[in-house]
Amino acid sequence: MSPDESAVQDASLEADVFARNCGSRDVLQNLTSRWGLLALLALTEGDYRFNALRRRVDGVSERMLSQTLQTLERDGFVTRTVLHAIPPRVEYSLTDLGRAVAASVEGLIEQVEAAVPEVMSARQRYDDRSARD
Amino acid sequence: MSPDESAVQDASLEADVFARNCGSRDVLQNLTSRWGLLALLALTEGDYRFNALRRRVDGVSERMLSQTLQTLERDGFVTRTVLHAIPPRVEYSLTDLGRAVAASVEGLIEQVEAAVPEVMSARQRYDDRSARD
DNA sequence: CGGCATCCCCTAAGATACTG
DNA sequence: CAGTATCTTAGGGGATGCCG
Repeated sequence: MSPDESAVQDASLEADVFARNCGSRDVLQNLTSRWGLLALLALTEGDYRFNALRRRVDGVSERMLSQTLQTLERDGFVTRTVLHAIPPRVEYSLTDLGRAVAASVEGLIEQVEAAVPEVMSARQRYDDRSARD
Repeated sequence: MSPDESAVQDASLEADVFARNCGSRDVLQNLTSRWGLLALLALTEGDYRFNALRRRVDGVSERMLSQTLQTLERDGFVTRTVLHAIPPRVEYSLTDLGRAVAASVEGLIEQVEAAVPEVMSARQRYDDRSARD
């Protein structure tokens, strides 16, 4: 990479997600998009073929899964391997970078799942209070 | 909480984000929304007043910050404290639940920030390869 | 200062149909 | 099987203006 390209940001600053123009914002958005998180999490369980992944990530449409995987591949989190055969077979797997990030994602999601009951009761309290006003 | 309410999901299953109708999906979406992540992260640094938070989260509009904070409050991640004074003063802070989740978020974001250069070069490779076809 | 209400635009995302 | 192409709609999100 040429020095010119990396000069887009001040070299003295590490990537700062709070800054409007920091590239980390896009990366984070792609990653934490509705289906991005789930696709990444699913792939921590092992490689998946397109339709198997589609079944695993319940509710995702063909179009959105395709698009999500393309983005994840472009950002270097996922590898797409085409096996030329009939019927065609395409395998998706995590890159090393993907695995690293997926570990964090997994932790976050587990915590959120555990917190669901608490969140639900918090919502109820909030809505009850709002209804009184 | 009454047993009836928790029966919405099969009691033998823990919250499963892969299931289409699992409540964890909403919670996760609110949390990982564009501004939700950043607001939560900012509040790990300490309490913030509305406009201070708005300055910290560079680029967020009044409307979206307000909306985001309401959702976070409703879900029990954030506490909103109104101090009746002139000028009015409203403080936002994390709940215990919020602090716990924010820790995971922080880890994820740090990892993403560190990965930005690698992602950028991955994108370049991907785009170059696409351009050749 | 800390919002909510309104208007409006754009893209995220679903449904459907078709291709290699 | 593994996708693209096309169409359509819901809602995310910005700009502006008003209020306690």
